[in-house]
Amino acid sequence: MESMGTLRRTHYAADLLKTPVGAEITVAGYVARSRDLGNLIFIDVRDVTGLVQLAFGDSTPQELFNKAKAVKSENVVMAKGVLRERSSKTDKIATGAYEIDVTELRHLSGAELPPFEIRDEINVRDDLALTYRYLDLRRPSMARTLILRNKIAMCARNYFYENHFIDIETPYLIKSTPEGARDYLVPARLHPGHFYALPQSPQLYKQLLMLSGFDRYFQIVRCFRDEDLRADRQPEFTQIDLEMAYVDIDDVLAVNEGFLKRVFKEVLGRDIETPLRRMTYKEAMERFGSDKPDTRFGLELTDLSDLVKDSGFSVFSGAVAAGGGVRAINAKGLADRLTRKEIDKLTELMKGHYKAKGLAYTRFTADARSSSFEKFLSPEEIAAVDARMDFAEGDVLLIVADANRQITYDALGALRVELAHKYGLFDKDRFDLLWITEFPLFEYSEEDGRYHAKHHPFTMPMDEDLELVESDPGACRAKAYDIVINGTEAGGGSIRINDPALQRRMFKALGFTEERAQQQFGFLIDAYKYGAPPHGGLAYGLDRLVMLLLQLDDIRDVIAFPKIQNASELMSGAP
RNA sequence: GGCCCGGUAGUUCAGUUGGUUAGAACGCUAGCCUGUCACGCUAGAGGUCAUGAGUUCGAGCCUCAUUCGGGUCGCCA
Repeated sequence: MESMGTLRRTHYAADLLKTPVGAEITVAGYVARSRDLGNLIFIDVRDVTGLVQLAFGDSTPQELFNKAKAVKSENVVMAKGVLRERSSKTDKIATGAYEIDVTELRHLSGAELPPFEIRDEINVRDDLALTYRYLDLRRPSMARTLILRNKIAMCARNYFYENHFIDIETPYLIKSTPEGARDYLVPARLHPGHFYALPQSPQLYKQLLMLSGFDRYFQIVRCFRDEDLRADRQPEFTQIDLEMAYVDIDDVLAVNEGFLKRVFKEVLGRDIETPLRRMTYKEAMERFGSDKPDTRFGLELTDLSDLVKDSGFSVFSGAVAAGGGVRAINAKGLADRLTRKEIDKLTELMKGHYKAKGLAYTRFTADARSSSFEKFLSPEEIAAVDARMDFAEGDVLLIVADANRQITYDALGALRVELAHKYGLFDKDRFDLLWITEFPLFEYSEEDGRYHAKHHPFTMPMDEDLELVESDPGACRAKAYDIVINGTEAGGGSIRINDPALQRRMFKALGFTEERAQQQFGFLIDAYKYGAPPHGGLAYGLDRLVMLLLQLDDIRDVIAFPKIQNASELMSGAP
C-alpha cells in the first residue's frame, strides 16, 4: 500500500473525451480488469463515470512495469501519465479511443477477491449482491442509475424552486394516523408506553403549511409504511411531495405537466405532449379494468352483458341477473400462440389470484373454432358477440362473468397486462403518460361495514357531487387524480377540503363520531377554523419515477441500500 | 397469513431412469506471450450438492421437516 503523496486526481474517465491528447493527467479508481500481454500491460480503471485504460509498455521503466504487473482486480490505484490515442481503438467503451501512457502509479489499496465479479453482464443472486451491496454498487449500471436518480431529484428541485415552491422540512416523529397503512412506531423515552409514528407521508403538515400562508410547498421526503414488500414497493421510499394554495384541479395538473415535460426532456431527451391525456376513473375501469391502465396496447375490455343476459349459459345470464356483468377481451391474432394449454394456465391465474370463477373462451384458428361456451348460445347471440368484439379467424375471445363487477375488472385488467407482456404486444421504447381523474371519494369496506376514504378523509368531493356525500356515498366522486405512466401509478393527489362544515360532513359519512374526529384530527380541524385558502397537491414516488424512466422492473435497482422481502437489510442485518 | 418458484465450485449454471471418481464457463493461482480491451495459449487449485431426518443395496436426484432467497394474493387511506 502506498499513499497518494502529492498526487491528486485531475480527471474522471468521462473527462477524457474533452481533454486534448498530450495532456498530463491523473486518474483514480478501482482496477476493473487487467490484461497482461507479456511485455505489454493494460489496466482498466473504473471510476464513477466510467472506464479508462492505463498502458504500460516499451517506454515504461522496469520498476513501474513490475508494479503494474502486481496490481489485482478491485485494487485501488491512482495513475499519472500522458493522454494519447490508442493504436487500436474500440467503440465498446466510451473512452475506447484513448489511453494513458503511465509515468507514475500509486497502489493505494489492496483488495481481497470480491465474492462475485463486479460486472454488469453478470447476474448475481440477489441476496449475495445485497449482502455486499457496497461492491454491487461499484457496477457501472448502478452508478449510472444513482446518478440519473440524482438528476431527476435536481430537476424537481430546480423546477419547483423556479415556480416559487418553498422546500420546508416536516417532522419524522409524528402522531400515528388511524386509517391507511400500518405505521412504523418509535418508543418515546420521555413518555413511557407512548410511541411516535414515522410518517406515511407529510400529508397533514403540508396542508397546515397552506393554512400558514406558504402558498407553495415542496419537499423530497422519505416516507414509511409497514406493509409487505413488492417488486415496486419498499417500506421506506422517497416522495416528491408538493402542495399549492389558491388552486383547483386544472392548476395542479398544469404545474405538474410542466415538471414532467422537463424531467423527460432533461433526463431522457424526450419531448412529451402536454397537456396530458385525461381519463376518468370510470372510463379506465370500463375500458382497461384498472385505475392505472397501461395504454401502450389495446386488448380493451368490452361489456357483453346485454347480449348474453338471456342466454342459455347460466354462468353469463346468472352473473348479469345478480347485478354483475360479462366482459371480454379479444386477443387479436393470438389464436396460434394462445393454445388450449396456455388458456388453461391463464384460467388458473384468473381463478387463483383474481377470484374469477373461470375464464370462458373461443379460439378461432384456420382449422377450427372451439369454444367453452358457444354451445349454450344461440347463433344470433354468437353473431352479435362476434360483431361487437370484431372477432375473426386468428383471434381468441376471453370472457369473465361475475356477479361482482369488480372481479371482472380485476381479472381482465390483469389478463390484458399478462397477455401484452407475454406476447410482446407493445413498443417497449414508448412512454404513455395520463391523468386518471374523478376517483370515487369513498370505498365501501365489507369488513368494517362502513365507508372508507379512498384517498384520504380530507379529499374534496367534486362540486356537482357534494350532496352525494350523504345521499349516495358510493357514487360520490372526488377531486382526486393520479399520474399513470406505462401502467404504473407514479403519483397522486387531490384538492383538499377547506371548509370545516364540509369536513364535518365528511367525518360523519366515514362513521367518525365528533369526539373521535376531534381526538385524532383535532389540531387539523381547529386549524381550518382560522381561514383556509383552497388548496391541493400531489406526491410522486421518486423511486418509481426513476424505475419508469430507466425501464427497470425492480425498485431495489434504484435505491442504494434497499430492503429485501421480509423488510430486513441484508448488508447490515437490520432490524 | 395463503399460494407458487428456487438453493450444486468464489460466481453463473448443467447434472439423463436413483448407479463408478459430481461437470462446464467465468473468476482465482502459476508459466508463456508487444496492442489487448470478455486478450490468447498451457497447467493447476477449488465441492459438507442449503441444513436435518427418512426411503433404498445405493440419494445431488425421491419423501418430510427446517432454513435462506425470490414472485404473487391479502395488505399498500
